[in-house]
Amino acid sequence: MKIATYNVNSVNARLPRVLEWFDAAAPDIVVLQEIKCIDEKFPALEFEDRGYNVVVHGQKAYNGVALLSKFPIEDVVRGLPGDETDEQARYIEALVTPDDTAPVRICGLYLPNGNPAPGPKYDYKLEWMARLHKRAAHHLAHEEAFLMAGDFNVIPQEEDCFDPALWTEDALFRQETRNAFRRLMSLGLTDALRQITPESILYTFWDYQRGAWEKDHGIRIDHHLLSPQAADRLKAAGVDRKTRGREKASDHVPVWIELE
DNA sequence: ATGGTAGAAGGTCTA
Repeated sequence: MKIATYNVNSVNARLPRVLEWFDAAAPDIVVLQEIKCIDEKFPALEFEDRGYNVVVHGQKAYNGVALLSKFPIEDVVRGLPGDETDEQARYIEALVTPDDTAPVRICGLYLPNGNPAPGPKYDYKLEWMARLHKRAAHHLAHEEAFLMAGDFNVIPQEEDCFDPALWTEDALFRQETRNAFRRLMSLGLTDALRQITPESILYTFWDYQRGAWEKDHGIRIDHHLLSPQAADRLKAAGVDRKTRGREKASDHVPVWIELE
């Protein structure tokens, strides 16, 4: 079973690129971020035609997430629990039951960027991470296979960016951010890509500006964090780097895992 | 110090 996360940076602007990747990669389950549209404008038919069930948590102009699955979807949660006043569409969760293996709970997320830091946007990021921590602890207590996948907007370690010195004050890398991420991992989650390729430098995002792609000035901020029950089933993980070089590419590339 | 790019929007804001 292949599960992927892909920040598409507008699903409608990116639709040909996204469908091309779906057809080539043939994922079973995908979480999308930054769809940048309301539910009604999500191109669900194009995915349903390819055999996917579609659930969307959209928003006008900004953010927006979706979950696509070849297998049945139940228990859908839209929005990260814990703050009824949070109106940003950054989280979608559901239980997916494959034909021939045990169910997996999929949490698709678009964690706030948080810049400029410090400031109110950074406070929101840390508050969101605290809520995500609670959600992870909640699911871990049930000892089920689950995973959190998405654009975390967190560079976990120095080797996950081309020049750590340039990022020390950035909301994606500053110490308080990395500490919160490390606390989340310490609950017992496994960074799937790091587990499979411990020595590799694998970026998932390259800025549109300053020729970042051409210079390979990337960062690794899109992750799959697995519960112990999911980590036991981890067979492979990778980054579809080549998609970044296409015309009209997203600034992120797909990151995928395979579970047995 | 600035601006460089991209998308949704048709204001600037977000990244």
